Amino acid sequence: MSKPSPTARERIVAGAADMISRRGLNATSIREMAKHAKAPLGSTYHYFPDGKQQLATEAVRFTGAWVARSLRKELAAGPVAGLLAFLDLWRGIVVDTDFRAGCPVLAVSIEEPPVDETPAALLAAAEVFEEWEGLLAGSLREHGAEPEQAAQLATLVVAAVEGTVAMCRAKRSTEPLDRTAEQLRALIETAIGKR
Amino acid sequence: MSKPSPTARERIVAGAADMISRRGLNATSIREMAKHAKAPLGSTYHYFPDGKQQLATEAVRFTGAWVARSLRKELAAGPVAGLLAFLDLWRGIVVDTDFRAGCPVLAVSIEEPPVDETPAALLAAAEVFEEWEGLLAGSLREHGAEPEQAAQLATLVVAAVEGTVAMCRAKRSTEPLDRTAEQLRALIETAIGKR
DNA sequence: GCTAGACTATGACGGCCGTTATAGCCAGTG
DNA sequence: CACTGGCTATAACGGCCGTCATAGTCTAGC
Repeated sequence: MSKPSPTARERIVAGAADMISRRGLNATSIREMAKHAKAPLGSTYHYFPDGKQQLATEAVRFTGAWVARSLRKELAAGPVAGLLAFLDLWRGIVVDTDFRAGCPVLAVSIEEPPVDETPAALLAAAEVFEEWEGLLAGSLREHGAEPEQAAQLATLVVAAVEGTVAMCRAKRSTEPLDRTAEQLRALIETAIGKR
Repeated sequence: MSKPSPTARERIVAGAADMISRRGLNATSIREMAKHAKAPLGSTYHYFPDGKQQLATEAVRFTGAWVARSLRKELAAGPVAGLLAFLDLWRGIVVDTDFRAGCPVLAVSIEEPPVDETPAALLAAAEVFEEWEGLLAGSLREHGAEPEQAAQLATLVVAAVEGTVAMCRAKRSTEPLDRTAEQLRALIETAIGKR
């Protein structure tokens, strides 16, 4: 019992992240999110008074923090270890869900915002990408990469992994992840001057 | 008048591709697709008797063929030229739509399929990715890359570009595309032994 | 025990969804 | 001219949507 059982609020956020990662934001209804978390519909508007946007925003941040935690931990062993952890994390999600789930941050990123304002969830998605890139770029710099090279490579890694996960879902195969992993691993090893 | 004015059917397919690339499949209604193409709702079910799935499938194939055409043409000048054309094509879409549209193939790829079958549109998305990868890989092999290296690199390029486009939308900036472009260009030049 | 405040239960609101059915128009062929 | 077949127009079907309102239940602190 080192971990307290999650509150209803936490269950809703985690469940929302899962459902958004499967169907996208617009296609996920608040009723389904509530049911998925075994919470009453009224509770979602109690915990998230700003409605769907707030819930989506928290789901994005929840996923962002979860991945960043894993990334931070594994990057202690170097950029290649971090990359492999990043890849394995997404590979696990894709395989465990039989190619039905992906990344909720990506899902939120590709929904058209209204003309007049930028939704909070989209801003959160941008921040999450920025955080992941920052972690990778920092580790690359620490291991000898030039700052600009590190920034470019970090962006490439995040983008490639996100895109690869989507391709794996379409093809119902992990082969794209295998190929991307090999290329990125070699690229990082070169960038940090491993020989 | 070298090009005949598009038929209503073509307008619907092209419009559907555009709308799916903005909002995702589930969030795009048939009524809106019809209105966007200035076609009556009844016509969509006349031209596409199998409904939304058929329309989505044709939209994916339409985009796939359009991109493949551009890719084939530019790859004649070598893999780097092909990469730059691929990047510029998506950059144009993202910029021209003020970061509101992306790739409809990616959008279709990240929608959860029903438990019992795989939707036609998802199969089409997998085929389109395969086609783009094949074109790139073929050009890389022709310019001296090892077959396995070519296949891996082609997958990385497609995945990275798709992911980068999504990141650009979230950040409302083309900087991710600039970074990814630089990294991929260098990578391809190395792979084909340019010096 | 009592009360305040956190949470739940329930139902309603207008609105859009995918799909189907049916009747009408209107070109082109004979 | 009639008429056929491609296309349109219109309405309807059941169903789910996001959101809000209201009344009920439960628990913690006095």
